[in-house]
Amino acid sequence: MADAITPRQSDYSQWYLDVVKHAKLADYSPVRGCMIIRPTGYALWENMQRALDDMFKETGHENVYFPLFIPQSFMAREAEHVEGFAKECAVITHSRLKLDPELGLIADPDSKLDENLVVRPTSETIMWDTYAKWIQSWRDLPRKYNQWANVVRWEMRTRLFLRTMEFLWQEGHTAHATRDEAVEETLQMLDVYATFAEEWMAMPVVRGVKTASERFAGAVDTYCIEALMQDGKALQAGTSHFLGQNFAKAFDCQFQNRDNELEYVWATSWGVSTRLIGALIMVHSDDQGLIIPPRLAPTQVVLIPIYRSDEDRERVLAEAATIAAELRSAGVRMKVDDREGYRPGWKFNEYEVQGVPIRLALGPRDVENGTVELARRDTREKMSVSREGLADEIQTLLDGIQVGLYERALAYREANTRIVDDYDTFKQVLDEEGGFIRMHWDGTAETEARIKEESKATIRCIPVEGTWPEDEAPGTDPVSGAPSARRVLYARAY
RNA sequence: CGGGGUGUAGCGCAGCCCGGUUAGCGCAUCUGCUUUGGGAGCAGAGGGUCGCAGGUUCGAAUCCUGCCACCCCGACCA
Repeated sequence: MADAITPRQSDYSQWYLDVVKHAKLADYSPVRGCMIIRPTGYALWENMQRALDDMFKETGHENVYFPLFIPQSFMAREAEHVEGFAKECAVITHSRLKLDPELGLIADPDSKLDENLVVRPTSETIMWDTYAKWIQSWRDLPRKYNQWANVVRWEMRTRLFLRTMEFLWQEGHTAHATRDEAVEETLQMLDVYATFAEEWMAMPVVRGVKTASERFAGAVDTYCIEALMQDGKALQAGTSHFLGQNFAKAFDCQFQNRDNELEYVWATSWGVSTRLIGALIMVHSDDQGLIIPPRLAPTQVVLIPIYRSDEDRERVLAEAATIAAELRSAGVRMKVDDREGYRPGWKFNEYEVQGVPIRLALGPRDVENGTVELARRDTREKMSVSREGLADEIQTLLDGIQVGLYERALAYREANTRIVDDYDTFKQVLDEEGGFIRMHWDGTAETEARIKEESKATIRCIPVEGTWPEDEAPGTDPVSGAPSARRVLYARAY
């Protein structure tokens, strides 16, 4: 028996790290806080990218690529932006190394840059500097660009996928002629993210807007999708910002409108990152390892041949190839694991840990009977099914698993979302069960800060209209006793 | 940056307190044979600057000094 995965109940964060490690998603790197994404993890990211990229294209966006390096002075242009990011920027000061007889290899003092470069923590500044050149007239608008890139934020404390110093993401940066159009874009992209989370990741999310203190540095409004993890903590899974004219003003990006007036351009930015992989793990997986929703699974079905004699081997592998061809032509991502040197039991375990949704086992007995053994990862049920109509059955089952995972996660979230009306219960719920708490808030940063200080819970968001209509009625903030316009969503978060 | 802890084979650890020949164990790896319907068994093999640098000593993984790295808790975290 190889080393086991720590059960969720005994140590959730160790469980998470064990799943990442055992499922071979990622590894630690020689550099603190950075990670190596392994083939399985990267294939998962590629599937996410593909689905998201299609949705971006469908909503009229084009991909671009801007440089990794940003002139340091750009960071200073937007006051709030620099304040938010200054503490976590990697700065490039030299361009050469030099072998010093005493000190060894050092940055060559003679190669000091005239102006430092910052490794992008996000690209608003460099993009808006360029947009200012591209946009002169209302005819140049809108510009709806996205880029797939890596960014660096010098975090103090990191965790694989959830917070790493370098991570992969996409960042959309759009430019609009009117405020309304930019706000509409912001909300549209929030919607795209929510749809992706729910339909592809099978992860229910709450859409909402951040309070002023949780807002993106430089934004007018930050919208987000918030998901609930199995340990009762919330995770921000994506953000969409309405930037107003802040960056346009900072980079002097004006256009002439139809009335022949000079006006600043309206902006949005929005992003999701490899953090989504962390969310995916924490929402669905169990003590046996990873569970991947079928729509995102790099391998949806794995077939494991079983045989003793060479003669059996030939028959079983021939049948396996036929099944594989059938399933592939039906559009199923299918793999036959015919590796020698690993026993079937070992392979069963391997794919269970790696979260492949459906496992088939095919032995001489099955070939004889025209059957195949089918095991589903989500419920761990095993059954013998007929070869007849297998492709149809598997497609139906994959769809069923996708829906089932969503429903399971939604049921968990609903069971762990509570309406609370007094502060003692609030703290008690957080300590004992966690989860989302819907409670009144007086709208002040003081109360928000006090609650954060005392309970470590933050306002995850003010949910968008219609999320919980009954929460939109006025009431009283139980902490300050002041009037409240509506309930907001609290939780402890990652 | 504050508090605590750990550095010994790819991974996980024992040995250190109380110095003493070729530094052990489990997993993993390699070879052979037997196996193969839920993480195989037996036999054999390979793999080590004991974090780094000094010091004490006839002799240091073990004692002393300094340094470094990593982990956990806190601070921090669009």
